[in-house]
Order: sequence, then C-alpha cells, then structure tokens
Amino acid sequence: MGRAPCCEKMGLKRGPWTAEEDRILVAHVERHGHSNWRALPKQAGLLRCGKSCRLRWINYLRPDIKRGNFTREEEDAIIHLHELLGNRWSAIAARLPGRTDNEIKNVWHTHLKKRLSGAGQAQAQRATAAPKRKAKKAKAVAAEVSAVALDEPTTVPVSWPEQSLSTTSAATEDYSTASSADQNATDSFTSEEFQIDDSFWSETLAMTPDSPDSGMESAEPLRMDTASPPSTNDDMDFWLKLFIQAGGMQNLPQI
DNA sequence: AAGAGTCCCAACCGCTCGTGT
DNA sequence: CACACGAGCGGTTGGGACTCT
Repeated sequence: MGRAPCCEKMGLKRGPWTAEEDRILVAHVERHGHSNWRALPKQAGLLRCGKSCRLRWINYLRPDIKRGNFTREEEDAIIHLHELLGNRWSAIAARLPGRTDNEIKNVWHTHLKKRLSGAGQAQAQRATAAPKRKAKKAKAVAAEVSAVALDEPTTVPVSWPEQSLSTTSAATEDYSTASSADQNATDSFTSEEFQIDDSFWSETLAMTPDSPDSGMESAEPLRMDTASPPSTNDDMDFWLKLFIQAGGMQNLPQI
C-alpha cells in the first residue's frame, strides 16, 4: 500500500531500552492504558516510535509475563500447538499463559525445531545439559523487570493433565536434574507450578481446521497420523484419545 | 588467559489485517 | 467502494553472553 514507515526515524531512539525508558513506559501504561500506541510515546515523553513501545511492553514489561526457562511441559505444549496451529506464534502464545509470541518463536527456532529434526538429539542433550546461561540471564532479567514494574509479576496458574504429566515425567525429571545450579536458577518455574487451567485444554482441543474462528487453513488438517510424531507413541495415543473424546473434527466447540 | 566459535534473545523490519471515513 | 491509518504478526538479525579449545 506504500504507507510510510511507522516511525519517521528522525530523532527517534532505537536499540536496547534503558531502565529509565522502561520505567516511563510502565508508568504511563499503568496510568493511561495503551489504547493508542502511536500517540503513546509523545504523551509519555519517550523518544521511541509507538511500535517499539508496543513491542517492549508486550514482550518484556507486561506484569503478567512469566520469565525464565521453559519447562519441559511448556516445550511439549509448544510442539503440540505448533502441530495444530503452525507458525501462528501469537495463537500459540495465547494458550501459554505468561509467554510471549516472540519468546515462543525464539524457543522454537533455537531448540525445539532442532529437537524435532532427527539430528536434534545431540543438540537437545546439550540444551538440557547447559541451560546455565539462560537461567542466569533470566534471573537477572527478572530482577530488572521487577525493579521496573509497578506491580509484582503474577504467576499464571497452568494445569497440566495428569496423564500428560505421567507420560512426560521421566523427561521432566531429567530436565529438572540437569544441574543444581539450574535448579536454583529456575526455582520459581518448577513443573509443579506449571499448571494450565482446564480452559487451556478445552481451548486447545477446540482448535480445528474447520472451525471458522480457529484461523486454521483447511489445507493444514490436524495431522494425527503423519510423520513428525511426538516424542513417544504414548504421547501420540494420548493426544489422539483426547481428540476423539472431544468429538473429533465435527463437534468441537468454538473458542 | 585469551581468542574463536556458537548460542540466544531483544528488537527491528516489512507485511497483512481490521477499522474508520 | 476505495483509501488511509494503526495495530498486530511473523521473519530476520545484531550483538552480547557463554563455551570451547
């Protein structure tokens, strides 16, 4: 359409945000909301474009963001949701409370994709063996954010089906015992705390290519019978059972 | 200890979509 | 109906952090 770029770069700051900018943005959003991102930087006195402010808020400053390592359960959920939804990161993020599309996208591209591809085993092993860097950074970031945010970050409860927990418990155990340092660093994100509420599952299972609200292309049907299987047959059976119990493709409720 | 290589993530870019006029 | 505009989304990348040799 040939529109002008969102921000005339003249005089607008780019690059990493400073703590002061974060503070200003958080204070402004808390006070006035963010009904108009384009006007927000001016009103708040920030030398940033609205787009940049929006991104910073959504991906970093929002009080309900859950920071820290992705648990094994979350990673599995991403994999399953990606099978259902494809690269619709925002849709996937909507089903993982506290996680952002950007974060999920990053996790997918950095290790989940590798893990799924056959050659990913070694990589995955390394990923579980050496998440120190991530944990360390996450801790620092969490401290920084909590210093900036006016509200305490809220831990969004997420309940995981017991059956799923049982099928992945071994993996979870491996994950959680990777190293004691990691353990310390990820204390606040243990699998016990990672509980998805029931609506998560009903919503997830409601995702169907035929559902008009699902946004699924009909060319990308639910592939329960194709390659790129989950980690185990048990997993596959579990998802298949759930899917069938939910009424298959026909009787799925709309979200 | 230091340099090279690799990984990860925050942020940017450009496109599409939805809405108002 | 056509256009303009803002918001949102997904792909990409620069550079810092970390590991390896």
